[in-house]
Amino acid sequence: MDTAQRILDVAERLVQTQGFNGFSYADISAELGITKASLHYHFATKAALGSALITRYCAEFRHALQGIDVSAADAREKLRRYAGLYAEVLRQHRMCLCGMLAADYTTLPTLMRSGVKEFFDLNESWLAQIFEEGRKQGVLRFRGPPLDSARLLLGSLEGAMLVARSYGDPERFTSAAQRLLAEVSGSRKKRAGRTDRRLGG
Amino acid sequence: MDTAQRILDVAERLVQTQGFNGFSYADISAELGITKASLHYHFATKAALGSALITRYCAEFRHALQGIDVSAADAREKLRRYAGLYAEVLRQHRMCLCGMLAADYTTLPTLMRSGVKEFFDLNESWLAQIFEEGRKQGVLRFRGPPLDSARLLLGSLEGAMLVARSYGDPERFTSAAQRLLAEVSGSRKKRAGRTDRRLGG
DNA sequence: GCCGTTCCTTACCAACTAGTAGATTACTTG
DNA sequence: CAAGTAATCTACTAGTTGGTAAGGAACGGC
Repeated sequence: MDTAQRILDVAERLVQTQGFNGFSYADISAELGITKASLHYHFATKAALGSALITRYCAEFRHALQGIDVSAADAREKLRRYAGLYAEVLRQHRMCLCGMLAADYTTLPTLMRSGVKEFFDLNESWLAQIFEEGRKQGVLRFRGPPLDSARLLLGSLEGAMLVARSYGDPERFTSAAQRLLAEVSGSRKKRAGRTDRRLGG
Repeated sequence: MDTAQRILDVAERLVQTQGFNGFSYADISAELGITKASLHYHFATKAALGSALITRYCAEFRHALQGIDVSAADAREKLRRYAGLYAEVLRQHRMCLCGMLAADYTTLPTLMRSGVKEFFDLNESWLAQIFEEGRKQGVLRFRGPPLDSARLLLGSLEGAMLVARSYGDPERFTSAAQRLLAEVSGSRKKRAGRTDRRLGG
């Protein structure tokens, strides 16, 4: 049931693995065993499907961030959990939906373009808030405005994902993410066995 | 003259701006004013064209890295110049060729896949060498193996590019790159007016 | 029993995709 | 000048792309 959601599920995976120009309605049609025309009933155009994909992804992410907000102990833990969200996506051999769409950006319809930026804005402002909170509480130490750190972290995680996925090696991501979190949050303590530490997701 | 090179020039820009699945032989044909059949004379398949693109890009990058090696004063300056290479690409509203292909990775023919990894390997090993050199000379301070820092920097620069390009805002990249270089190279001095500092490219 | 809605179907379409066959031009070299 | 070769052309192919038109089940409510 709920064909629309199943279409979105398949389309989401296809975008995250092959990019917006790397799949067709025929691919979804074949996988779900329904006709292309039926897809067009639920999502009139590929642009509409793409926009719906972004909207849903943003909502899910917003929800996940709220979950972290209420359950994580402090700012440092929140950042760790945030990186964990990315690690989880990568574990499914996927790229972040909007990171992928950022690559396809110039070929996207306008509505999708603003959707991608909305996702980044959402992430940046949430991260900036965490950085500010962490600085106030004295658990994070970093230079410059919180928004700068937020942007650095967002971009770096997206990039680490992108490269790690090419090697099919999630450890490449987690290793970079841990180091990044340490650098960007000003932790100066040395610790042994850093490859064993989990990001928690 | 030299049609093959002109084809590569146009194709390179198209891949860097629209991705490997975001352009067709017809696009190149229209732009150069030659027929599609003529393109196939020079590059029999799109896969062959893509592979040639990567080979040339790797060679150019290798050359640029050698240029940095012989002309930059110390390891810190080399890293700054390295980030400058990326800034220059972004200034042309392009994504790194192989960063873009990393997004399209699962849809690429095998030869292109290994080409992309070769590019990353090339960058990682060069960077690792610089980190090692900088640590020996006492100009860089960082935790863990040089290769880890190399991978972190490479991934982070690719990601910063990816996001900055969506906003059409190169300053987003340079700002992140500067901060990243400071973090990853262990510079602890505070400095005013950091947004004015150039990356030099 | 009929009406409207929801969902899906068959059967199309024009435009575009990468790629091919074969003729033609133009340049070079013996 | 003849022969080869390099580079281009016209004309075409089979398959795919996103998208449409028209209709038919299945469902509920009245």
